This record gives sequence, structure tokens and C-alpha cells, in this order.
Amino acid sequence: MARTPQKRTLETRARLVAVAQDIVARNGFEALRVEDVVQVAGVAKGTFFAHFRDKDALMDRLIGARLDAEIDAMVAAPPPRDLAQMVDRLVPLLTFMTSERYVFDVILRYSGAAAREEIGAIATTFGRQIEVFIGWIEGGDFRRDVPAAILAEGVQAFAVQVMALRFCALHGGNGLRDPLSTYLAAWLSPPQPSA
Amino acid sequence: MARTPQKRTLETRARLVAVAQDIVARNGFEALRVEDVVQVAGVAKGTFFAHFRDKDALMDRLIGARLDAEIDAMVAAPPPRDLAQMVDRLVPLLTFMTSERYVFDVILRYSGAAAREEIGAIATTFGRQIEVFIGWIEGGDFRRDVPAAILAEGVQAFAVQVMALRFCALHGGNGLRDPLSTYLAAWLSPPQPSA
DNA sequence: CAAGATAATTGACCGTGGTCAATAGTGTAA
DNA sequence: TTACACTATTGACCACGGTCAATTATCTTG
Repeated sequence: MARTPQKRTLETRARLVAVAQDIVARNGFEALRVEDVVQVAGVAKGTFFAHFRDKDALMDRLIGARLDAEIDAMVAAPPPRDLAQMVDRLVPLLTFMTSERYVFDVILRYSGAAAREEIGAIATTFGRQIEVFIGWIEGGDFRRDVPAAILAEGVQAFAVQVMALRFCALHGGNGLRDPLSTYLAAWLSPPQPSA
Repeated sequence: MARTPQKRTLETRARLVAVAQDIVARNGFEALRVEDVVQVAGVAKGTFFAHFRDKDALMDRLIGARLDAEIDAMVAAPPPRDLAQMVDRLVPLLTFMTSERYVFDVILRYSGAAAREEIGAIATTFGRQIEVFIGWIEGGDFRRDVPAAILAEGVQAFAVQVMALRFCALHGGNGLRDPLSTYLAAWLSPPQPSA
């Protein structure tokens, strides 16, 4: 089914990705232009679209790689024992996700595998996140009356909520930490005996 | 500061909106093209952008109006006394929001007031939602250990989560009701004595 | 009403993502 | 090496959102 790709193909694709990464490193994701990529890479425009379905497919790959690196770092650190630590572990990931409005939008759009298409890099990292959260929740002092998988999905939902708040004029740019702590305290704390 | 708008202006804007609504009614939001709108309305393209900052500003208005109507219906119905009823009240709103992938994306992008710009129609309806949820939560049999405002924002976060899931190939098109019930049960239920 | 000021409208033009029929390159078998 | 099938590349072209200097309509004031 899948033919062996030619050496030339792999070189071209690698060059496109390398050039794109370079442009992003210099000017950010939002500033990336397909025309710039192909011009610097020295190929025609059509070549780009022979390698990537559309511009977003390249973005999915670039942003997905960065998300993967953030999750690697999350996993490398010791698992959080309590809520404050969990928030600490999350902040770097959420900081990258909100580094640009454009990046956040792309991530939201591709965080679920697009229907009937293959699952993309960003969507894969969202699956990874859930796995990591489940591990954290099972290993820490959190509520047990709800399955860890549901709790993990809730953590993701609140993370998105907090990130969206960051781009909101009303609840303007106050940090990620405080609102996330508030939500997760209410979501993850074991039922209090008194209160 | 604000000049009185000319009669002509109001007519032109009304015509643009009417034509756009008609196109949306026929072919959906995604199919709307600015060029079609101006062509049918009988004005030049530049005129459109003298009335709306960009295409999204028109979308914000059209979608915002629909959201407002859904919220009106939500408010008109008797407030929910329990979780199942709350989910019932929410489903029509969420169904509209997920009627098109494109609509959902626009809503997400504009659900928070865009930084430093005026608050838009969609963002306003998200504020309304919170108010409605607060009222529901205060009037029903839900947990009291967390401020109603926080609980309301959580309801919104879970609603977004459930809608996003709908467009996800993995957890494919299963309804809104079940996952939403699961999340909200864990989020809103008063702490159980046993279990 | 005339003249000037302000606001609305026009449409040629641009930027940029994306398409596709034609062409060139690559691997393979005789 | 030649012939052939298949793959990769090309670049002119299109779609569509958005811009702006020039033009036209409307309002105001004497």
C-alpha cells in the first residue's frame, strides 16, 4: 500500500520543515507564509502542497512537536503530590499554548482528531496529556468518587477555559496560575469533612 | 463623539445583513462569501468593509443573534431543579453551536472579548450564559461549597469540552447529553454522604 | 440655493492560501 | 541501454478576504 518514498522526497520535506522552523523561530508562528517557506527552500509552491495537505498541516506538525517537548518535560519532572504542584507542572505547557493567539486557535481547532481524517500531531498530544493527568490523579491525594479518566478530561477542560480567559479583554491578562488553581481545587479536591 | 448615522447608511447595513442572513439560511454559515453578499445587495466590496471590520464581524453579529435567541428560550423555560433538567435546557444551545464546525470555531474565537477591542455579540452572549447558569445553580439542589460564579464558569468549560468532543473522530458523534451529564454530575452534585 | 465640510461608496488592486495539467525525474525490468 | 510506469516538481492560475485613493452623496451654514 504505502510505497517506499524516494530519497528526494524526504530531503524536500525535511528542507521545508527546517525552513519553516527557522521562520517561526525568528518571527513566530503567525508570521509564517507558505510563499516564504517555498522561496527560501527553493521549490515551487505546488511542491509544498504535495507534501502537506494545507498550511495547517504544517502548523499541526510544528506545534505538535513543541507540545510533545513540553509534555516530555512534564513527564520528566516528579509527579505532583498536590494541587499546587499540579498547577506548577501545567503552567509551562499552557504558557506555550498561549504564547500566540494564533497558536491557541490552531491548537483548539486540531485538539480533537478532525473527523474522518487521520489523527494529527496536536490531537495525539492531547491524548498524551490525558494519560499523564490520569497518572497524576491516581498517584496523588485527589478525590476518588469520580473515575480518574473523567477527572483528567476535566483538567483539560479547565485548562482550556483558563487559556481562553487569557485572551479575554474582560478578565485580561492575569496569570494562568490563580484561576487554574481555583478551578482545580473545586474539581479535584477530596470531599471535605467540614467546610 | 458619535455622529448621527445617515439614513442611507442604516439602509445599506440592513440590506447587507438581510442578504447575509438569507444566504446563511439557504447554505449555512460556512458557505457565506463576502463577494456574494455585496453582489446580491448591489453594493461594492469596499462598502461591506466600511460597515464591518471584517467578515468575522458580520459572523459575530449573525451568530450572536442566534445565540441570543437560544438563551432567550433557555430563560423562558422554567429553571432546572436538578441535573437532568439542566442538561435538557442546555442541549438546544449546544446543538446550535455545533451545527457547523465553522460556527463552533468562530464562537470559540470570539467567546472572549477580543483584547482591547469592543466586546462583540458572541462574547456578550457568553456573559449572559454565565448569569443564567448562576441563577440556575443558586436556585437548584447543587453543591454549595464553591461560589456559584465559579460553578457557572465550570459549566461553560464542560460545555465547550463536550462540543469539542463532538467533532472528534475518536469519541465520534455520540450525543451531547451523556457526556455532559457525566461531567456536570461530578462538578455540580452536592458532596455525597456515603459512596 | 451655493459652497464647503463631512460621510458613504466605489472598484481596481493586493496578499496569500490553494489547484492542477503539464513536465521532469526516478526506479525497474528486459 | 532503452522503454515504461510511477512519483515529484513546476508555475500559471484561481478564490476570496481585505485595502485605499478617488468619487459621489448628504448635511450644514450663510
